[in-house]
Amino acid sequence: MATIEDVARVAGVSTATVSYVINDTRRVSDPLRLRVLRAMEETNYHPNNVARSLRVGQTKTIGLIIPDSANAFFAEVGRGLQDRSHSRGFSVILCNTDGDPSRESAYIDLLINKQVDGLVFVASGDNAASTRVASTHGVPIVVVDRHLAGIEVDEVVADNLKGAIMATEYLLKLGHTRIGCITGLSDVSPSADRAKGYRQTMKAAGLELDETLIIKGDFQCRSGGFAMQTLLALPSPPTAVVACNDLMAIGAISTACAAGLRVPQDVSIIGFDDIGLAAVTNPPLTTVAQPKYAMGTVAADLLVERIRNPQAPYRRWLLPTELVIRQSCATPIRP
Amino acid sequence: MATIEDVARVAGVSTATVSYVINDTRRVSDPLRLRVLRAMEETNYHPNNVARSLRVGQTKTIGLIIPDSANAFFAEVGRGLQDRSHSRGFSVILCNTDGDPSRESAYIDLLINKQVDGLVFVASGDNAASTRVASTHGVPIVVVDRHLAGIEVDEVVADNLKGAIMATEYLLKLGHTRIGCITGLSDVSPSADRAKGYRQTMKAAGLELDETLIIKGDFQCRSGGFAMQTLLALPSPPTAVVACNDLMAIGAISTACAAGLRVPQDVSIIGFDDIGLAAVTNPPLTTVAQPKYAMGTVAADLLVERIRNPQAPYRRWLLPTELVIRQSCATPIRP
DNA sequence: CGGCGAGTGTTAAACGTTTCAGCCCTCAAC
DNA sequence: GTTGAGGGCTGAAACGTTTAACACTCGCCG
Repeated sequence: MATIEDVARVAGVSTATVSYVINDTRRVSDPLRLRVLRAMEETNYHPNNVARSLRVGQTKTIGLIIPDSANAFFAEVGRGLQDRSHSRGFSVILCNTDGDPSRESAYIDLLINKQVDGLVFVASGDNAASTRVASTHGVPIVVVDRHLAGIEVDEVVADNLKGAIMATEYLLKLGHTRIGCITGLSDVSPSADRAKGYRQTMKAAGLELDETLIIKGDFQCRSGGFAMQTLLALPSPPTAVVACNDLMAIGAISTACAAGLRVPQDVSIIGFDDIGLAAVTNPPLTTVAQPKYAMGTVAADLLVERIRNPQAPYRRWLLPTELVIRQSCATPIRP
Repeated sequence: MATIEDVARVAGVSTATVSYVINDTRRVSDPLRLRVLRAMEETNYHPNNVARSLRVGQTKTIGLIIPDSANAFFAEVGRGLQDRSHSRGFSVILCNTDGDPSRESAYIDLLINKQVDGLVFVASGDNAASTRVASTHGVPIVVVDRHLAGIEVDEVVADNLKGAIMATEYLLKLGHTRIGCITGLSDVSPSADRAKGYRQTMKAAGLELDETLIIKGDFQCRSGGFAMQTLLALPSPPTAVVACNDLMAIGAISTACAAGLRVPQDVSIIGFDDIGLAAVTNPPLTTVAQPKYAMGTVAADLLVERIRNPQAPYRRWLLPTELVIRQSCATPIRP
């Protein structure tokens, strides 16, 4: 590969001049600039960004650490992040952790060694996550989707509490009173917030909280099915259930149908996330949408702002959630 | 950030020695090695990989260029690629093109400037794609999912032809004779191969090919719905349809249900890909599975082999597809 | 006792950029 | 004719590593 020196030789100038025309960082007279450009063509010159990075101390690269890029939710966030990062001049290195804390810190180390300019991190929920975030030795980091306690950092999260409240209120308004809830693992904040929203709304409606109606899932499709089985086996099963994410909602619908129930006639099910396929499940899923793509773009913006200005005050973005009504919820037949 | 020089100073040795213990690339006596390790601790040393890369001419990074990382299929491929690459010591930079040729070449240039050691590329189907692949100036590249004509390169593709044959034969075996097909854009090879498999099998079964039963889609969910509308509006609609991917199959099911038909009783629909949610649609989707994750891991393997040995003969991996029978296909009521 | 090889350490060049400091012009002003 | 200013270009240091080449110390053998 041709180097800047080859270009300089061909053009009959110094490497400094070549650099100046490449980066447009100082006036160069027109005849010379032309000769340089021609020489670049001729030698098929591609600037070596790693040499550049070494010199200027910036790689124009950020790291994305997420549990699973194949998960519809994270995939969408990642897409938003990549798009916006690119338009801001940054590339992104993708790292999957499956929520494993040891892989999280391994990737953090790796990325720091690679001299990324910043990190966006969807942390697993364990209580040491905060300390991992703090271990970046000054590399800017923004935390997405999950709130981490006890640490000052840029954050972008969806308004999960409000979302769960909207979902529950919607079911109440339809006339349901016996409403179940399939939660996620309690140590990640979105999951906890959604469960909280459900509880809070039920209480506010003057309904006593039946703990047997609250089943713990793990955000995977399958667990929604199991939870639904448990709920249906109850002496007095719920007429509606709020699932804390779409995958579990879909699993729940699947199980309900297999049990011979009709959704929404016999049981209403509402999800959370609004993943792409929620619109085309059968029945189409009523759910509360998270601004997944926007979470990615906002994270990118937040991160490059911080890279530009490391001492700016920390910011926390709370993005709105939205109820999207489709066909998986209806008025109960026997209220 | 501490440099190797800081470590050397603290340990009272030369930077060479520090480098040797870090990389374990030459014997160093135990007492010295210990002093060095201690000094690394003390200074909280993180090796600077961009300096290293500049020196050794390797970044241990590969680029992934795909249409859309949020698409379930590509997301899974990407996941496989990232996992395997990481275990082979490589990081991956993610680039989304939405199938836009100009973005494809822009990303290729960017990644080359970043000195990636290799590229994996899911090309858009346009006929200049091959020349883009050839424009990497010697950077190893492996092409995934889509066959590119007129160019020698490592490839990993699924056996789409065989898959489509299996799908069509399955419907024939169930007793269908009037079978429709929703294809994708014809200029990408998987799409073309699937349509070919369908045609070929119908002909082999001695059925005349009714071109009105073949509708062109675009692999998006919505287009499956439109195609289904067209098919249902036919004077003599098909009793079964093979959709060339799952998204279109799901769209088709959705439309069929909306039209009051029951799947599979009134119309059978088979998909292609076996994306994650195919198992939990209503009804669960019968489809032919592609080894998506494996395509990613194989691509990673192929690429690092080529990086190791640039003059090895080119290889083409044809990964098997597999019929997975669920509940969206059945024997026709009126054959 | 001279010399040789093995073992362990250091010196310094090289990787390809960017950018500071300085040099050489030219030209205007006096 | 001298001076000063400023425009345009170059030389070379620096970024943080790796690694070839060399230096020193032993122990051993002829």
